[in-house]
Amino acid sequence: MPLVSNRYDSNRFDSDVAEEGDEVVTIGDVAKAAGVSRSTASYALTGKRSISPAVKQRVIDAVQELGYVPNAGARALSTSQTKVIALLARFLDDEFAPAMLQYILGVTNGARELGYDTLLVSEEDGVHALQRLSSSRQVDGFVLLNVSEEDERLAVLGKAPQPGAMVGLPGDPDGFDVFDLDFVASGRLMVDTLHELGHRELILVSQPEDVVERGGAYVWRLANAARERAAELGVTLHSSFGASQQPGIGDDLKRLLDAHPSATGLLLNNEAAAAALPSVLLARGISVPVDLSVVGRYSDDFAKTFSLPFSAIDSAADELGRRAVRQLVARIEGGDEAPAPHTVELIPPVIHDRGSIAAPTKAPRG
Amino acid sequence: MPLVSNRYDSNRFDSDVAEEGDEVVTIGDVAKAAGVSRSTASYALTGKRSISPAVKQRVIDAVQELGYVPNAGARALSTSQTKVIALLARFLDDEFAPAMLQYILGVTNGARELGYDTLLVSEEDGVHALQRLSSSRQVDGFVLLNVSEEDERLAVLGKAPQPGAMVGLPGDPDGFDVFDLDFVASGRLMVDTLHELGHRELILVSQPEDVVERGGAYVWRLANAARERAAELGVTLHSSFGASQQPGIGDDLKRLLDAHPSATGLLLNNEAAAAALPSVLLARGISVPVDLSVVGRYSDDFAKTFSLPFSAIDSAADELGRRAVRQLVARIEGGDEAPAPHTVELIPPVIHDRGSIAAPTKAPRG
DNA sequence: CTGAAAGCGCTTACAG
DNA sequence: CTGAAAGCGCTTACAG
Repeated sequence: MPLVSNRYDSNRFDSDVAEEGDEVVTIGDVAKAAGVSRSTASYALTGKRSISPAVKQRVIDAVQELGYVPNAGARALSTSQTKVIALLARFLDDEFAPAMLQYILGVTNGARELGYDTLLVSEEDGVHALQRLSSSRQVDGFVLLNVSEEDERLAVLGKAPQPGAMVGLPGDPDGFDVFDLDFVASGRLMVDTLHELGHRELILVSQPEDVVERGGAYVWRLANAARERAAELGVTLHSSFGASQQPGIGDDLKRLLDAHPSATGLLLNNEAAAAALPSVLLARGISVPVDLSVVGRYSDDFAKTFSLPFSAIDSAADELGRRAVRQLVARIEGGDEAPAPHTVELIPPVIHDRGSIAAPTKAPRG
Repeated sequence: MPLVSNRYDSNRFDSDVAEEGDEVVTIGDVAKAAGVSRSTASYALTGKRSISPAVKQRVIDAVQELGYVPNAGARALSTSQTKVIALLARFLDDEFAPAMLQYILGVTNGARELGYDTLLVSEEDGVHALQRLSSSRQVDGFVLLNVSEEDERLAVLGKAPQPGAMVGLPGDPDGFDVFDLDFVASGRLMVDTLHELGHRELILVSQPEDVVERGGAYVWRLANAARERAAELGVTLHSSFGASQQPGIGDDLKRLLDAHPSATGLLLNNEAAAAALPSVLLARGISVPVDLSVVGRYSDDFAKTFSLPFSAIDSAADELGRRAVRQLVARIEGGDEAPAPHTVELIPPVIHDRGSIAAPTKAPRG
């Protein structure tokens, strides 16, 4: 069954007739139809002045009938508010791209719920994009994703008239609203959890070293915290980096498992490692949690999509994106008054149990 | 080392001083600095009228010095062009979300290269979003992703004054610019390729049945084409649907392999199946391509991320997104003249060889 | 080759 | 409670 097609044969000989949907209806038309002035129509719709019920109803009826929707550009020009935020994403070669989608959806959905649309910016040069969008007044604020230790975008953001919120803890968060998973607590939690069950030798697989060098501080924040905690508890921790893709990461895992045959616990701060692990375990004949306990750190959606059978700290991507955008909007709409002090919110880690953690068995695996 | 922080202690007692970056510089300021009228400044910048070199240079210098960037809302209001397109994505439970990211990036990057920004719309009600953005004149055009057989968004798009392009072939593409992988040719190619090598019994695993019922026509387009081709060639084809997530899809694969022990080729039109297959093969002790030839259909990026060792037809997500946006922009900027006839471009399938296809061995597996 | 003015479609002080 | 008018910052016919 054919859908509606947009041919206008009937108009062929009457080029003055506007095409369907092309009649631009303005607030002037609404005012005329309602028999009031444009300002009254405007006030009736924005509610910024009390309007008599009768008049207000006439305006609303006119809007319905004419299908009036305010012109976004005109409104932006006169109010200096675009109701659009920019989402500056970064897709780096050495990171696991699919994980980014959850942050993005958290932001776009969160923004929409608050009446904002989201401009997705994926261009390489984030600094340039920020400058362009800020000075053209194209957006009311910015959400920065994948913020690194010394993120060049922050200096620009600090000078911009629009506020910004970010996901990812920079070296100096002063003056910004920051949201991130508490990676220090996460490292501790991983070690604590396994230690309590009796594990005494663990392997930690982090993201690739390039991620750290590029400023992905969360990698070493988790790793250092895990190492310190392990030292306190007298637990041996083999800390290492792993590739961000197969087959590299698969080889890394095999090598690590072979190198430390007496390790009974595996900690993963590396999505690719989690995705690769099932095959590796199968190949090595290692069963979880009997031979090896595993605890990861990735989003629940990620786990669901790939049905990763490992207990993991939820990276709370959707939640972080949502919180960032909420704070941003609060700041946009609050003007200079509302959320005065900038916040740094580190979400406490929560392990989502998928049955991959248990007390170690005495017999060594392999 | 601390980054630049945005404290303004020096301004504390002088609240009238604008904060850095808050001085709004308009074209009037540029004109004044260059000693010309605002219209001349405008013409010098847009190039829509010839301006004497000397004057033009003065204007350009003034722009540089003052850091002038046109106000997007004002420009949109006077030109009726926003330089923004809307990208209507859809994330359905029964589809493989990570695969969507490639389409999205193809569109945003493609748009940016042409001078457009992209509004990412992920809200459930695509029809409503389309209406809202169209009638508020917030965007110049639409790119629809994940278009289904009878997509309700098309009727709305057909009446909108802005043009639209889509990725995904609808039942009636009349009046729209459509881009998609040629799934019919893909089904044929899969069968042909294996048949030529001597395979006579194949298994096809498609996306879940819900995807088809919801209007994901590409599923049956590929499946039907494969079936017909197989019939022509005298090849046995076991066509089936598979879950879109593990562990369901893993179980499906095991069941199918067990049910058809003499099948020597496996065709996958299901990303989750491809991701799950390595573990299943390992568990069953099946080696590729010795015991089984495998050919899939998914994006190269997807294959790279998960290092899937299977030859596959590239779904060309990035390419499709880019083409859609290019055509859209051509239509936006061409007005009523340029690309008059609407196009339906089906990209011919290309198998990216990863060594998982070979002539079948005589001995049955398992 | 350039300038003064109108207009895009809103909102919002200013008057009544 | 309502209206006439100014203004947001651009672009672009209209005059010269």
